[in-house]
Amino acid sequence: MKLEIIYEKDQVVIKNMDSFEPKHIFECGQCFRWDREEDHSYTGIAYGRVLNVSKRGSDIIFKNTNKKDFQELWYHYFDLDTNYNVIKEKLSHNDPIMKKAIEFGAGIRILKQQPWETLISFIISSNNNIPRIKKAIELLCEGYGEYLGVFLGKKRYSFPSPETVAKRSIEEIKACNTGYRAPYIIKTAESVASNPEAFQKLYKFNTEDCQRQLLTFSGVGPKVAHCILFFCMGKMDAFPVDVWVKRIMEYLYFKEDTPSKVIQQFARDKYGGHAGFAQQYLFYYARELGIGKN
DNA sequence: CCCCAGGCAGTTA
DNA sequence: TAACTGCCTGGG
Repeated sequence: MKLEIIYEKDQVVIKNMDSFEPKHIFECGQCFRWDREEDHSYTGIAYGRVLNVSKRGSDIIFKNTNKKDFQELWYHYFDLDTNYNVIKEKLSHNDPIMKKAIEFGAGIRILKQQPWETLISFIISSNNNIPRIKKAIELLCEGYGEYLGVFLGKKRYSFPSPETVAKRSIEEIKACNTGYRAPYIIKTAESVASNPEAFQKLYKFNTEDCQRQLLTFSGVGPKVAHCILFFCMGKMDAFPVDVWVKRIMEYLYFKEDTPSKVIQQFARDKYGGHAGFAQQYLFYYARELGIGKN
C-alpha cells in the first residue's frame, strides 16, 4: 500500500487515505492547538508552522504548506508510516468491546507532538477540562510565543520556548488562566531550560526509565507522565488512566469500581506495545457515547 | 449556591 | 505508602 501524495502550489493532497479522520484525530483529546473552522476543516499550529487539514471523500488536503515541510515535518507528525489496520486487528482480536470502540474512532491517528509543548500542555490539563486547557495554552502562546502571521483572519503564535517561560513571573503565567499550576509550569520550564540536551534525549530511554524522569518535573504525576510518554516520546505501550478511561473500563470490562493501578496492569497485559492506541480508542468511544458521565 | 473537571503536591497516620 | 485535602476557575 503506497500512499499517493500530490504536491501542489501551497498545498499537499493525499489520495485514498485510510484511517485518517480529522474529527477523530483532533478531537480525541491528544492535542489542544487544533480548532475546527466553519467549513469543518481544522487549523492548527505545531513546530512553529500553521497548517489547515480537511477531508474530501477519501482525499486529505493539507493547506498552507509545501513539499519540503510536508516531507520533513508533517509526514512524520501525522504518523503516516504507521499502518493502523495492523494495530486495529491486533487490538480487536478476541475483543468485541475494543472492536466496537475502534469502529467509532476508526480515523484516529496519534500525532507525533513536540515534547516541550506536550509536557507543559499536560501539566495544564490536570484537574481541568478541554476548553479551559485550550484557552490557557492559547494565552501562553499569544503572550509569549513567536508571532507567525495571519492565517484565516487570525493572528497565529508558536508555543513559547522553555527559556521564555522560565523567565516569567508566577503572576504572568497565572494571568494565562493556568491557576495553581503556574508555579509548576515555571519550575518545569527552569528545569528544561537548564539542561535542554538532557530533555531532548529523554525519548531514548525505555518506557519505565523515561517515566521515572518525567515524574521529577513539577506538576507531572502518573497520568500526565503517561500522556507525555505516549504523545511525544514514542512510547506506544504507555496507558494513561484518567477518570474517563477508568470509568469506561469499569463499565465495559470490570463491571465494578476498580483501582487505576489494576486497570493499568490489565491494559499492559492485554494490549502490550499497543496499549496507548487502545486507550485512545476507548477514550474517544467513552466521550462520544457519554459513557461514564454518571 | 454548590459541585466538579482528562490530578498533583504536600501533609498526615 | 496509603489516605486525605486544598487548589485556579468557570460552566452546569
